Amino acid sequence: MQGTLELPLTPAVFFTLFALAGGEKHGYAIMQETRKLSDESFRMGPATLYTTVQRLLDMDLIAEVAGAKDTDSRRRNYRLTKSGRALLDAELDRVNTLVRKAKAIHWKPAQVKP
Amino acid sequence: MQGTLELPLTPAVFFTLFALAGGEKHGYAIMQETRKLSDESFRMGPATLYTTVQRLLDMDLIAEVAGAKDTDSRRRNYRLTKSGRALLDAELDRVNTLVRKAKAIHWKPAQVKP
DNA sequence: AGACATGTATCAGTTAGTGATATATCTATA
DNA sequence: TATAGATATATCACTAACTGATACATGTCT
Repeated sequence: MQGTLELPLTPAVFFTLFALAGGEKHGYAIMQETRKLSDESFRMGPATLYTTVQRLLDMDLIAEVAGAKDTDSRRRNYRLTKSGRALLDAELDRVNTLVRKAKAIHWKPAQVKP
Repeated sequence: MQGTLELPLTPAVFFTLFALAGGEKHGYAIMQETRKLSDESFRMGPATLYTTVQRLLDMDLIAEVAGAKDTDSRRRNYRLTKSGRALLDAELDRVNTLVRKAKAIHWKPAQVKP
């Protein structure tokens, strides 16, 4: 293990953890799930994905699933660790709080001119 | 004007727009409001703040308030533009959707081991 | 006047993400 | 069984954005 992550999480880290929250996946499936979760708006290329995965492994936020009896020998499957799950929860909490604060703002349309 | 921003917004951009949603502010006040809005967890230094402000000005997402009759002559006051407001709304929508999706996930605690 | 907070500005350095490309393996089908 | 195309992982050189540090001017308080 090395280093820790602070909130807010970067999009690549957030979506990687988020994708794995639904169950263990291999790298390529994380990419696809991320696209789907973001309604096609956030697309991770291989470079971002695999460097992010490596970083999350180093920090014990995700772990490789050992006995992954898969048809495709290339696949390396990953899952959230307990601390990865906790970090994702914290981030979701954080943004949820922000959304609630935003809804509470008394917008001042008069001030917004052009 | 030059360039546009895509979602997700970076934290610095998001909080700057968010801080101004509550009413026009000068740079230093944006810093303070950002700390408050993030419950002290996100702190922008001057370098991040002023480069972000300059970038948002260039993109017409915020604008300087001209006749800002202020006691402190150093202060430059900023407000959201219409497109800045629209961008903030879009980002809030985006994260709100993610939070809702997260709540809908069927967590699988058995899979989360160490 | 002096001390300290407020406010703006900029530099050099770091980190994370990106586009492009490479390469291997699997699947379908002709 | 060849071969086309999708799947899957990996890495390089480059860029954008953020950061810590520092500088310096202006304001307020006593």
